[in-house]
Amino acid sequence: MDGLQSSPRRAQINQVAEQLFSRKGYHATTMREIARALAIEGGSLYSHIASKQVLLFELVLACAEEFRRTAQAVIAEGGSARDQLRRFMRQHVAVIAASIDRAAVYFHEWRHLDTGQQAVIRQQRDEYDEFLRAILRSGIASGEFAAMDEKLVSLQILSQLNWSYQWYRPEGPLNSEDLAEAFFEIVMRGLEPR
Amino acid sequence: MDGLQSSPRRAQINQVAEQLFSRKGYHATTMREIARALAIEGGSLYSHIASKQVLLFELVLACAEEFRRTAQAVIAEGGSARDQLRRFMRQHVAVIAASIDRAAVYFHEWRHLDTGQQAVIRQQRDEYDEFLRAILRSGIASGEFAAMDEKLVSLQILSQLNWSYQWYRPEGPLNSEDLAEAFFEIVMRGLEPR
DNA sequence: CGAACATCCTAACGGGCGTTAGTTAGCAAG
DNA sequence: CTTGCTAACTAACGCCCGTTAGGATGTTCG
Repeated sequence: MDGLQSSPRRAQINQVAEQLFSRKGYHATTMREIARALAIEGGSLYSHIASKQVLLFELVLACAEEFRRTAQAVIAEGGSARDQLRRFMRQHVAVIAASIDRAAVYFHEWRHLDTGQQAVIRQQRDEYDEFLRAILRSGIASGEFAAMDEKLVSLQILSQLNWSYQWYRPEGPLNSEDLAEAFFEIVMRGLEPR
Repeated sequence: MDGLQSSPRRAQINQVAEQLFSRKGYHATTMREIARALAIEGGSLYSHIASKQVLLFELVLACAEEFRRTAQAVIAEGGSARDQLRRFMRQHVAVIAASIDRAAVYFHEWRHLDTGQQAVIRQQRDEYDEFLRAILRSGIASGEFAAMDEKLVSLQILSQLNWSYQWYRPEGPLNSEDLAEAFFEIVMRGLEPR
């Protein structure tokens, strides 16, 4: 929740909004509900936020930046393509696991942003995707991964990582590192040259 | 769209609702919008449907039944576990590809159903998941697949299949059979015993 | 102490929604 | 021609929403 925590009350608003947006959807969540969860009145929220829409945008943006930050760190740290892929997947699952609600808002509620805001998010997503593709390409070039359609494989990997917010629960029996590792194993077996 | 097409107008309503629910979300779609897309008035929709909620429920249910029907056919047809898995994945992608909008509503908008309706859908989903798990188990038993946590692997497979509605476009360069085949190849390589 | 500021309350604005009930118009059948 | 039915229109109900502007309250600082 970096960069969003300008005050304790603002942090609370973000937290509650994230939960409610995730569970009920952006449009089905009212400002009065968010306020009620904080034991204040709906009109009071506007002391802290510009609008409902801006609130959503900032939540989505914060998550996008978290994904980017972690991917950048993976790339910056270098290592073999296999290692980078493992770390990339680990980080990805970790971001989701840190807050399932945030992930849900990021993956789905962003669609309710206006056109300009959506374009910003789309660009961030594309940049993030490009990190993975770069890893796959370098693995192919180094011979660590079999030749493949790296665009499609990156979509496949991201698909399984992204959808996990729908069923994975960090408080369950499986910790996020083991989950990522399990995913990585199968993916890696599929990618290894033969 | 089986079982839902009681009249031409009803079919149109379903089609438009599906599109709008998919693109804007259930709550952000108004009955007046659905009506407007059909060049009638909002109040007129109630000659054909009981309520907005029931409309959503029936759309989601129709898709759930389509998934189930195709999975049942795969199992009924038998064959090796490998073949069944391939066909299962093919059918899954085919159902999504048949209507991305329907898939989006099924995978996400179902959350806006009431508690009782959700329970119905959840049960259908669980039954569907069980089809895949049964295939994986039989593959393990027959030695076609390596031993594994079949629950987790089924979630992994379903994750990549399910998320595809977010990026796959049937009118694009890749047809749904080739997509399913590409997914199957990597999955299978990961599942094969070593 | 008084002023400034932050935060909250509150009433209300302007607008909108899902749905209902009564009416109307067109069509088909007797 | 008359009657019955279907499907649409329409006005309105009952309720709700995001947001604003003015006021009230508590805290901090000079």
